[in-house]
Amino acid sequence: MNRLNLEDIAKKSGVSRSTVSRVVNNHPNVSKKVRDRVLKVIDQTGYQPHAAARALVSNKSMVCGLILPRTVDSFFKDPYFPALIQSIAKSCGENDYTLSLFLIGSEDNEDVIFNRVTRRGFLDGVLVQSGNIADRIIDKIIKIGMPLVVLGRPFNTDGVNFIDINNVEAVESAISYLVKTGHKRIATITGPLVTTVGIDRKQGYLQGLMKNDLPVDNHLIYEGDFLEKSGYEGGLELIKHKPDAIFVASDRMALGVIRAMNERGLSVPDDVSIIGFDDFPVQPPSVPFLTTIHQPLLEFGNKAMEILVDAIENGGELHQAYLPTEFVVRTSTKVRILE
Amino acid sequence: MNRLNLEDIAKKSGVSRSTVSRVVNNHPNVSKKVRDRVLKVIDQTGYQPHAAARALVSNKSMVCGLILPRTVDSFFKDPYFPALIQSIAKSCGENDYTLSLFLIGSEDNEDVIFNRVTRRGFLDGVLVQSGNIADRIIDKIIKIGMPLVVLGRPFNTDGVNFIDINNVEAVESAISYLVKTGHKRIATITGPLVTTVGIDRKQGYLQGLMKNDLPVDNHLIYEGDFLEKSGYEGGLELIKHKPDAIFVASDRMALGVIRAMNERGLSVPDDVSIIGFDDFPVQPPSVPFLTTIHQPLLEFGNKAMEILVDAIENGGELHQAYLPTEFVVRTSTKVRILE
DNA sequence: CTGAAAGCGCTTACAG
DNA sequence: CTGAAAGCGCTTACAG
Repeated sequence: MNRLNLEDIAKKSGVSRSTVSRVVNNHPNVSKKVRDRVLKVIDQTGYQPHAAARALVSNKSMVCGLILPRTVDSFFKDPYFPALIQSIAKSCGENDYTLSLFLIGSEDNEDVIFNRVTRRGFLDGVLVQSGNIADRIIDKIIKIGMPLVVLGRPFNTDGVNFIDINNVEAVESAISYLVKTGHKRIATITGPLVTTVGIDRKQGYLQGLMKNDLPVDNHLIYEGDFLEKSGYEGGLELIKHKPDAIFVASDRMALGVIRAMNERGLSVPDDVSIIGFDDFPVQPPSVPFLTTIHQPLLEFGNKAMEILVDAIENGGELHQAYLPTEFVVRTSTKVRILE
Repeated sequence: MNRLNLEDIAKKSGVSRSTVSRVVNNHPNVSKKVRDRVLKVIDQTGYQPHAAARALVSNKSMVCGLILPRTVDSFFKDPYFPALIQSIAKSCGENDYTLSLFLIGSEDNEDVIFNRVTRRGFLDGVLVQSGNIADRIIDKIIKIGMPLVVLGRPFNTDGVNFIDINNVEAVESAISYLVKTGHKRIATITGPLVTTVGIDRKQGYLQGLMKNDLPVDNHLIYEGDFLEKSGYEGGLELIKHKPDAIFVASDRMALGVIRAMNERGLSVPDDVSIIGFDDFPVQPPSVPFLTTIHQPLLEFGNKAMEILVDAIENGGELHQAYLPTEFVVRTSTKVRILE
């Protein structure tokens, strides 16, 4: 591996270490003549500054962490995570940061990860996926004052940067759409209610019903876990109560619902309309095609990194942002009666 | 954030910096009495060594990189990647390394990533997913002498550590199984033939036919890209030539084949037996359940890190390992005639 | 077993 | 615009 240091480049260029450093860092106070000479040597030798030395003296590692709590089980079953990782990795790179990944597997693991993440001189800041209510890592990171952006609304939002999508509003609109297109008995399969995203989408469902003067019927509410299987099970359960539409809190579960309907000889959308949530381009195409709520993933990653970089570089004021989603009508819903 | 350094701990403990360093690094030459005293101070203050300072002087960052080439498109459509990441992240942590993730999106991007990855003092070693034949990053990393393990056989195996699964052998056995259970016209949907994994699984198919004295018919070979859609398209194409079995180089594509068969009113396995490859627990359950070749993902991650750590810490001799897979018979294949 | 000192490779006031 | 020098926080021979 490359063994040259600043001193070597300085000698080869006939200038001092300081000057080479200025050239490397694009400092303005260097004459064009000297700059060009040094640049040439750097180019010829393939010199690269030593990352650790730089980090030590400048107190910046240019690395940020992405922490995914308690997700080992669902991590590779849920397309959200690869999609999120891709989005964050891209924005990270575009901001000249490198991304380190931390998957929290178990509760014990949380302390190990916390200690690793908060090592001095290691990470400039972290993004933490909002997890379930039992995760304490967010509070601990806030406590030590590390630059942080939470992905998804955390349980305690006091003084913490976060970015989320407009879950409540999006679902409320979807319910209103169902009502407007003639649905009367609207059921839901929620996400896990130990997560804010699960809670918020359910809240949107409830608000949607209330806004449209529909009663809440607990038989029409089933708690799932975002994965296909729980959608399938929820579908089997809910059809006992004859809904004419189901809002399902993830596309993955919506696919499970459709599978359940098929098995029971019910038609989607003729018997039951289905609305999903996510619209990641990962699902195998289902027939019918899912009406769903589109998450703006790239924007999500970009915005998250923007906030984090601001927090790292400028101290940054508090950012709590909600990104808009988009309602996408496909063939898993049907217009029954127009108002 | 925590601002104490070694000197501070030394003062608080009434010893020298050297001694504190020895305690922190578990060096044997410290009396129990002193060690306990220092440990107590460290515990009370929550002192953590500065990662960059340590990396600078010890020339070890305890970070390793995972590079996924040219996969941005398929990255979050192919369950292989999250599964791989999870496996590697786990092994990384168990070896006290932190994982940095690099997704190569485009050809230009490759140079940027290469420069970032090879910065001195940044990564102790890298794992690179074997990509397609156009990727030059593996050769470049070898050239600069950075500790490296390629995940999946690379095109040029000279003097490069890699780990793979026994693709050729596994597929050959699967084909033999099909022959033994009475199949005569065995088709295949391959992976992309610009990748070694695509090539190897096709090679296994060809060897399987030859070993069983079956002719090779090019109409029975379709090149896919591992994703569902290409399986669907390949299925539609292949059934024109009336195969009684199809070996499909990924489960994802196998699902597409089943979708195609269903659409054409053909039964799996009554009309056509299907064998997939991967057996990651990510697929939505399909009916019939896929007969497939199981990849030992956790072992894969463990073995990869074991080789990398050896390369980093001991210079390590050349490791080129093939892990065994497991053939799992489910209901997408049917015994037609026993020999 | 312990400490003083050198040095890892850089950046950044400071002086000119 | 340029250079000499100090210092970031560690580890590790070296001497005792």
